[in-house]
Amino acid sequence: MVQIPKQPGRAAPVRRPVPTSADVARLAGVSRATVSYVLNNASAVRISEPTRRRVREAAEELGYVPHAAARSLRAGHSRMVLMPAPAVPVGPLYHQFFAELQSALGRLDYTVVQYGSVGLRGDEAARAWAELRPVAVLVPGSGLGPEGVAVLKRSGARAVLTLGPERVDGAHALLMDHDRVGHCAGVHLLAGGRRRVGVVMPEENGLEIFSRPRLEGVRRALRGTSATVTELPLAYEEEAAARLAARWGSLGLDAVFGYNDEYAMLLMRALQDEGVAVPEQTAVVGADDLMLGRLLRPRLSTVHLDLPSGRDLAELVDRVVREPGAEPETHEVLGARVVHRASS
Amino acid sequence: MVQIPKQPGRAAPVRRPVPTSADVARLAGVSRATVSYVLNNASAVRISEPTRRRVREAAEELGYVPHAAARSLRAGHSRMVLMPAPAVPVGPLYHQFFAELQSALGRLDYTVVQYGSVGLRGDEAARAWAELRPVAVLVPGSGLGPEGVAVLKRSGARAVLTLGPERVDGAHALLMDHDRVGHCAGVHLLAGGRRRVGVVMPEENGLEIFSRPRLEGVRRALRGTSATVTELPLAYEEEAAARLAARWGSLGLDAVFGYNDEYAMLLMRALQDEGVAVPEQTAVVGADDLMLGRLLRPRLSTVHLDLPSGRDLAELVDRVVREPGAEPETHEVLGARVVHRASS
DNA sequence: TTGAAAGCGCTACCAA
DNA sequence: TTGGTAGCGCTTTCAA
Repeated sequence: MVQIPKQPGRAAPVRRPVPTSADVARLAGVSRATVSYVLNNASAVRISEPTRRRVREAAEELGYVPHAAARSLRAGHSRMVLMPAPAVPVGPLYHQFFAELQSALGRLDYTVVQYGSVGLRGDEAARAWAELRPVAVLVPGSGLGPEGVAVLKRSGARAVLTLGPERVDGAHALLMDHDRVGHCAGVHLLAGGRRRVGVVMPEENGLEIFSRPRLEGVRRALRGTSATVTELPLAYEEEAAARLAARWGSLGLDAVFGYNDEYAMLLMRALQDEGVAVPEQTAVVGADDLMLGRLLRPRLSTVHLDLPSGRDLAELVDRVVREPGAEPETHEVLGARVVHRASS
Repeated sequence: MVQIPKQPGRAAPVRRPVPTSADVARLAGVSRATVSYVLNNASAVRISEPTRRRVREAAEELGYVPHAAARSLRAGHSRMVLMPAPAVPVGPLYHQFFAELQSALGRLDYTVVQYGSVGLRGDEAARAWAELRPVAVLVPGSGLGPEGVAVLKRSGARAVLTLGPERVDGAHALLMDHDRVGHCAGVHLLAGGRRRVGVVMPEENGLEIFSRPRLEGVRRALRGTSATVTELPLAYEEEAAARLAARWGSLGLDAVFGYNDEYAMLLMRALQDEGVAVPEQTAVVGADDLMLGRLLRPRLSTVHLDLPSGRDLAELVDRVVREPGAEPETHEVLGARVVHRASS
């Protein structure tokens, strides 16, 4: 890590007070009300053009910027959509989704704020979010309980949506059931004649939210057949993959679902280095359909995920905000389909 | 994309007003002042234990959550550190850095908020940020001008730091000069006897901020030698890479710096598919030192980046907040070193 | 040990 | 067309 040297600061400088609308009014020689009218383009009142100009110039000169907190305190509500930043490092897929969502909400005149609630957990976090009095809260992952939902609603949030593996009482749910992902992979491997399927379980923290349901999906796909499922704990490191590959023969597996493309590639490479033929001896399937899966040889088969469109989700948020108290809806929003390439 | 069906909502429900500290006071049979004392553990006044309990119970029963905006309006300042979300999709490197920074700031009792300012640009964005009256603003990338810095400071921000390729007047700068990255790669290739160096320039939007300085770094490394630099525009798609590889012979290059590991891998794969031997005919070097660079064969040589530690940066922010007006400091915080593997 | 009240910056109502 | 002013929820003197 690069060091940032610590050094004592200089003497304190002049701190000019932050200009308020009263300052603008004073400078323009009008009342604060007039300032408010002009700067908000109030349509209910008519202000003469010269006055408008004077106010605008005064504001400009002082570098006046309205105080959002005061405004929303007065208004009794805000247009803030709060989105706790996901604790788990997310991939490019989620990134694109989020960017889209944000710009769509922006067009609907909401302000999207990502709140980093490290350390806090569960309903403690919900309290922290509630203090900001957001009009809507969009919670990715799990971790929000019914208690948390209640806290948020009581503090004025008109829409509480979860975006994750399970429903939460009282909140609208965008259900992303990763069971489907594993199920896809399982069905695919089964159809390919595989019978002894390994499933990679990342050892990295926080990934169980996704890995457990994916595992369950594979189980579900193989249920009622003679095929078996073996859990394969794996850290995201070359050495760990090499160790796993070294005992591959003793595991007797003919297929593996790699949790996602990255773990799948890591393992596939280790298997190849160990002399295991892919896909002949062992089929490998990833998930997420990343570009890099196409760069290895054999090309990695994968489960392609469809996230909801940010636009649709933004509209849903807007609808719920305008119609709060409507029965919470549940939408299945995770599409999954196999992209068959050469590794399976 | 998965469709979210549009449907009309139900009738509006009862909307209970959000409980305030006055409600708590009423229920507990005390004054609002007492409520404030109790809930903030004010040390200056002594409140009897029975009263404390009554207040706590009342707050609990009502589900009272304090109103952050009102509080900071009254206090005249906040503990909010605002960080505009980077417009460009960022990698796992930045993610880890950000998580660390956030948790370090959290420990110093700051609230980190990521603000998505899509659409807005430059000083328009700065105004939007200023409305939130953050105590500190941490701006990644470029896009903030001296005007923007002034707006933020005038509206009470005690620390404005930029985190990017260039200094901005009035702001503290964590300089991440990507020139170094290219320079590293250039020196390395030169030392390996390469003389005709291609540099991948991603065609994706927003990446010029990084790609131009990296290119310049390569140029700088080769200056004064007989070696030449060739720009290679490339979209992040297999077909584009294949097209580039197809005309590789006519380019007459014996080395390529791939902008980062992902582009480098994309191109390396295309070159191999085209029958170009790596590293014999063409050396390939990436940057970022991603895990996946170790999975291809030959293993990808890369430039490893050192971002500043989140802890150090958090301390810097805290120091500047407490000592505003100190002369803006500039720190070089991007470390870069070559990791020599098999592709060069 | 507790309460009354001022005031942070802003907007919207009502009066002039 | 403009100004006066109440009040959003909170903390913090000052007085009781």
